[in-house]
Amino acid sequence: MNQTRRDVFQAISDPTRREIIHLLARRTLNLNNVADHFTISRPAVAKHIRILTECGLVVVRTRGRETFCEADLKGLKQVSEWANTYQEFWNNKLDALERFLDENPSDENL
Amino acid sequence: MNQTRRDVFQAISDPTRREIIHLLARRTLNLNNVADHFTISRPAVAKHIRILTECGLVVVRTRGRETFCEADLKGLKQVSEWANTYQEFWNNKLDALERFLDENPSDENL
DNA sequence: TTTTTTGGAAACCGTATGGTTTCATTTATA
DNA sequence: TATAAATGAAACCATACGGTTTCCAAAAAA
Repeated sequence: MNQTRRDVFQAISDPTRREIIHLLARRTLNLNNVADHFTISRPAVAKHIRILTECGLVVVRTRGRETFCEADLKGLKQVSEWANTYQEFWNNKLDALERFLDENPSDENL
Repeated sequence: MNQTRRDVFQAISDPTRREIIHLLARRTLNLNNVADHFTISRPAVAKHIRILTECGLVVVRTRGRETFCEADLKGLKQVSEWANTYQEFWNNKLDALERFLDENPSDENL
């Protein structure tokens, strides 16, 4: 749970974290409210939320004794754009690969 | 390197694997050709490729002594669609959250 | 002012991950 | 046929990951 190379792709790789994202997208919740939706322990949920905050997908705001967790999913744009780079692979149009090669001549987006 | 719950989200969480995807999207390569693009060892690359095949993003075809690795990125559609579910968060239109809530009443896509 | 509620933090634990080196095997090539 | 190329497979390693339980502190409520 150290500060490793924490990026959005790694953050969304865990199904529990995707569920948390889904939850917080509807409304802000405090930690216990989030944990109530899962069978795992509260500290485990807290760790997931920390990972989500480390890459900016969740913002935490403390008021009194409560920690409110709010979704800020702008970071998912990067994921969408990355995946869409390869859209030619699932639109089964002809000469899709050719168009892809034309549009991507060198080595940009990893 | 066991057969765990290997899904697309986990497969693309590693930057080396995303680079391999980028590489194979342009053209099919054999294992050594792929490994030549990296500083890590050939067995390490082979393991990454196995993970990519386990979720269908890469297809392997053996001819003679060579193992050709071909990208099959239809599986990334799932990623794109998932991220796009939260598109309202990065299109700064008004009442985006309201629309989101209307369009997603219950608990579908994790 | 006790007593809850809420959550942070620490210490663990088993397993997965990402990497290595070494060796064996199969297929081409000289 | 002897040698080189391409890869699979195994053994190993350090660390990250996802989880737990326990304990402590602060804030709110009785």
